[in-house]
Amino acid sequence: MSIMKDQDLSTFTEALRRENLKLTPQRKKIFSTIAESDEHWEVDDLVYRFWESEDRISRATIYRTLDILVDYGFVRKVDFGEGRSRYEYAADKKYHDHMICEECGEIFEFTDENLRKHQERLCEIFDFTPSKHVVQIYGLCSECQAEPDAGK
Amino acid sequence: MSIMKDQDLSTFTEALRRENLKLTPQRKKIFSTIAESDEHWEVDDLVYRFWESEDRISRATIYRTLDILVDYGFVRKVDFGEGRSRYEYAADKKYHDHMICEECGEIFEFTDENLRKHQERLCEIFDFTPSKHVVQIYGLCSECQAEPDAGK
DNA sequence: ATTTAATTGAGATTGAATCTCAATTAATGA
DNA sequence: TCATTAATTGAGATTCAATCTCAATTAAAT
Repeated sequence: MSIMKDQDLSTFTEALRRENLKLTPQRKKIFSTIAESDEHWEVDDLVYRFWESEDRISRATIYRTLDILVDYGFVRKVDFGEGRSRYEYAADKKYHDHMICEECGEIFEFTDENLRKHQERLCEIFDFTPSKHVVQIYGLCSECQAEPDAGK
Repeated sequence: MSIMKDQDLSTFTEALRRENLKLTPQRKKIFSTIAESDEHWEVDDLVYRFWESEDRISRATIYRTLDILVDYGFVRKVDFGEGRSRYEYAADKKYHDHMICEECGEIFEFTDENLRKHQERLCEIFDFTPSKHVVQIYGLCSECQAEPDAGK
């Protein structure tokens, strides 16, 4: 677990060096915070966490660092149509898709090999080279169906 | 074709009446423009089209009318991660998914029944009641693969 | 220790989308 | 046809996420 993170951090460090980018305290802190974070956090989650700690990090730097991490594949940017982006730590996770409950906001992850293969096949048919797939199912989760109208 | 549109417009009119909303010239114009529009337009496409014509329609009104049309199911709102929404006329279209070329921006539509059924099955397994599915494949279209680096 | 190019942060800026509110107007019924 | 009323419009202000600017700072390499 902690070994895992150290490995990841050194992978990050190497990646930075490879591109002539510097390993700053801010980048280090952002990286390690992300590696410990829960799923699907947004930028403000980071901002406020740093705000509480002794040394704060500006939004600009956070955004810039996230861009790098997304480029390097450490982090995945996800968009659930909320008008802002969410992110997830990608390094220790297989690819997955999302079900989003429109009532409680809960996000469920699922993986389905057939779904994946279907998409690959479609890409072949269309002669399309995929770089990224998005599969999202919006609706009501099991709990919220049962409830008698929590929202409205 | 023109008959089709008249039907749609009267469906719209009825829907408005049902909710005590008024059929204004603006709404009528927005509706008919949309019914003739190409795929996947954005708000500014409408704004500029109206701007050129004698009677312009404010952004606020356009946004408000689009909300109504989306609610009523005449229009579908789609998000391709560009930082703004696109829309498509839904009335005369079966559901479909999208492939988005990251090079030329072209959007391809496809439908795959198996893909759809797979998702339904997953929803059953998770006891999830879906209201909306999003399947998007980002990548390079056939043409852009062939080209020797048009973008960068 | 010096040099240099990358980085940071504060604040300004952009751009989409929403909100406010006074003036206008569609729809209803007399 | 006209008056009444509640819905609608538009101009501009506002919000909010995200990006940009630029002077001051700092990591890294010699």
